[in-house]
Amino acid sequence: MAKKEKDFVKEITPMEEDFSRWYTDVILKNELVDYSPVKGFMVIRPYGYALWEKIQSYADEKFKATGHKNMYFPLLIPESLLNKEKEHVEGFAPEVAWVTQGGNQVLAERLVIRPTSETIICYMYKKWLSSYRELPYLYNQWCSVVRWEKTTRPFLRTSEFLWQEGHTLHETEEEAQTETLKMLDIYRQVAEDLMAMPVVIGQKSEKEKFAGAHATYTMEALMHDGQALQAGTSHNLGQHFTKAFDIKFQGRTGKEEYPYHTSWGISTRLIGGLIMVHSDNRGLVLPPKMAPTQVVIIPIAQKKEGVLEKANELFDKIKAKGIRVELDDSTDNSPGWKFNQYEMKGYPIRIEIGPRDIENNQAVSVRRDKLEKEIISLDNIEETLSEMLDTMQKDLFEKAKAHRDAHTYVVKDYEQYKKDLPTKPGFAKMMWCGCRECEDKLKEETG
RNA sequence: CGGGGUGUAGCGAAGCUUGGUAUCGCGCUUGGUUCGGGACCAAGAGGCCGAAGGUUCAAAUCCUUUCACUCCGGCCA
Repeated sequence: MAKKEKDFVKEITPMEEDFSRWYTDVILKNELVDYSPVKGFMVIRPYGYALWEKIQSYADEKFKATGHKNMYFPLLIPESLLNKEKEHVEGFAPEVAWVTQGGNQVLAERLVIRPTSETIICYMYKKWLSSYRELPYLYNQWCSVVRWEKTTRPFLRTSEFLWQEGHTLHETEEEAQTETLKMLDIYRQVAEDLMAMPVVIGQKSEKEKFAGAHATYTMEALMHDGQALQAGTSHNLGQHFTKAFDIKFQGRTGKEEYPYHTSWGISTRLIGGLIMVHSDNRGLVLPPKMAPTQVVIIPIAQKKEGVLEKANELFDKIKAKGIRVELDDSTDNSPGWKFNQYEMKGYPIRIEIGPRDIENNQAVSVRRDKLEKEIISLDNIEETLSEMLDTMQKDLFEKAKAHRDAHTYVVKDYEQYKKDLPTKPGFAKMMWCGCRECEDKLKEETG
């Protein structure tokens, strides 16, 4: 069996053998990304970009539904703006890219390519804000940012990445806190509802919080290999930036006040998480809600009379139901080749339809996560498929959740924890007094 | 930024130790037969061996430098 398995998936390194290579193989063979001539910068190819578009449209709809609007701010930020918030510049300065020349002219002031846009957005907010009546400011932008990373991995850590960054201003501290948690919850929905990726929600320690934040909240997902992935963050920035940038408004009492500020972001890293949570040694496994194509129809012996006609009929029926469906009637490759190809690409459901099926008013369906052939009737096939897709979406979430729970441990004894750590990958729940000293000690002693 | 690995046709590899002008599989092109788990036959196209310099009559092979990718660590979305 093991040998047979290997023959089928000869192009993908099994994850048990080398998890990192498996991941790289899956994304390269599926043509999600490719390396560009610039170190650390990746090209996102159509199939990979389609996944990002799914995340974008889902999240964007939620943002709009909660009153946010999109804007666009410039790519370049003057050095002096970056320098205004002390912790912020210390956090980001080591990894920014600089523009020092325009055409043949050396610039009087260096410009940074945005690593994140708090500073330039605050600069503009100062210009615009004057009264409490204008608050809250609820804005978001979809863009890319650049952080000069030393080592990179497609989707997980690249020098340029696509993301959205929301930047809001509020009259009160409570409102800002509510906003921070509200957006974190939308991120949880993106992960859990759309991507079937269970996450743990939490607050970052003082040490790990965003550079310049008052408090940082995060969601983390557990990968197949037992490692956690930071999948999205929401920051309550307090008045750190609004004071540094002197953003003021006239409050209800007539006095000048500084607004409270939040920012929050998710990025193309989520795609890396998606792959590492669901996929297997045959390639991608996509939850139906994420899949650019949900059902692929593969006709068998398609030159035989009636096969293609029936396949097309099915296609129309399924499409009319609102399911994203494809019909592969190409003759270049055998059905067996197609089976493997679409399994690698992670299409949730495959339908086989051949002369024998047509005779019996049936089709063969195979769910990508189960890989078992199942006979389904052609009557109401679109209903059957619709239900299968819903079930699969739920099953994938439950499966990932079971994996997470099986790898979550309660730690009561610190010494025991240190012993267990190398052999028990996953989440560890433990009590912590909250001080920096203990955190440093933990990190030093356990990595 | 530290430590390891790899660069030979679109992809995966052999050749390097012991120098003699590049080989195999997949893919690709053309034609034909096929089609229920990666089909078969025939005929083709495609590479100055990551880059630069050196040694030599002669370099994929030896020497020096450099670049890229990749993995493991420290930091992040």
